[in-house]
Amino acid sequence: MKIGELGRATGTSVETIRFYEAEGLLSAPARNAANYRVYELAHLERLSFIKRSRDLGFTLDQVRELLRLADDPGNSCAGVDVITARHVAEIDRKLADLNALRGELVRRLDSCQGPTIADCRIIEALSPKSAAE
Amino acid sequence: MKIGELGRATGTSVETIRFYEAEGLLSAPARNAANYRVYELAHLERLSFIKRSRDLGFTLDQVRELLRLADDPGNSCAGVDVITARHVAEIDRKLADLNALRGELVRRLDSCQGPTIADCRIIEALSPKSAAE
DNA sequence: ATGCACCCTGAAGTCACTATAGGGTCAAGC
DNA sequence: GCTTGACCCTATAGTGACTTCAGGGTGCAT
Ligand SMILES: [Zn+2]
Ligand SMILES: [Zn+2]
Ligand SMILES: [Zn+2]
Ligand SMILES: [Zn+2]
Repeated sequence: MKIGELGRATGTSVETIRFYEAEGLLSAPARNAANYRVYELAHLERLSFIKRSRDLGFTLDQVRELLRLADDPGNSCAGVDVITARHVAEIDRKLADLNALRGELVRRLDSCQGPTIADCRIIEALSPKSAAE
Repeated sequence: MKIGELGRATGTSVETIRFYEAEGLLSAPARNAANYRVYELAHLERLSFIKRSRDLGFTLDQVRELLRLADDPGNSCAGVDVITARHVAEIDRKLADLNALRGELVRRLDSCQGPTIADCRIIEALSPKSAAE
C-alpha cells in the first residue's frame, strides 16, 4: 500500500507518517520505481500501535519504549505497567490543575456583573491591585 | 528595578521577561549606562497581569487581547467575558478527554495480571489485533 | 496535452518558553 | 589591583509533535 492508503487506514496524516519514519518509530519501507513508499502489513500494524498509544496520550518517547517492550512477547510486562501507571499519575496532575483553573475562572465569570472593564471581576482578578486577595 | 528583581517580584524568569519584550507583550524599558534594562512600576503591574493570565491558562494571544481590553476601563467587559467563557469551554473539553483517557488506562491497568507481554492487557489494548474491541 | 490527485524532499513554522555560547558590568574581599 | 561571583547583554538553537510550505515528479483519465 502507498502512504496515502496507510494514512487513511490508520487515521494518520501522510506528513505524520513521514515524520515517524524520520524519527525512527516506523521503519523505512521499500520504494517502487517512482520512488514511492510501499508499505506492508507489518507497517500497518506498527503504525496502528503508535496511533493508539498516542491517542491514549503517551509521548513519543513512551511509545518508543512500549514498542520495544511489546516486541518481545516473553518479557515481563512490568515495564509496560510502570509506564502506564506513571502516565496515569501525570494525567491526574493535569486533571487537578485544570479543575482548579476551571473553578477559579467560573467563579469569576459568575460574579462578573459588568458592564465596564472598570467593574469586571475577571480583569480585577488579573490586575495586580487585587494581589492581596 | 533591574530585570532580576522584576523576575523575583513576579515569579517570572529573566529569559521569559526578555521573551515577552521581544513578543511585544511588555514594552521595552529604559536602559542605564551599562545597557541594563531599568523597569518602572508600570512594568511590574503589566507583567503581573500577564503572569496571572498565564497561570490561569490563557494563551499569549488571549493575554494580548485581555491587555488590550483592560487598557480602557470605560469599555464594556463583554469581550473579556467571552474570552474567558471560551477558555472555560476549552478546559472542559480537555477535562473530558483526560478523564476518558484515564478511565481507559486504569481499566487496563487493573485488569492486567501479567506476567508476560503476551498476556499484558495494556499491550493488548494497543495492538491492532484488538482493534475489533 | 491537460488536469488532477497523489507522491517526493528539505526547510521552516507552531507555542511558550528554555538553554547555550560568548561576552560585558559591578561590588566585595584578598 | 585583581579575582571571584552574581548579575546583565545579544543572538541563536532546542523542546515536542507535529504542520505547512516551496518546488518539484508520477500516474491516470479526459
Ligand atoms: Zn525511554
Ligand atoms: Zn466582566
Ligand atoms: Zn486575538
Ligand atoms: Zn501488563
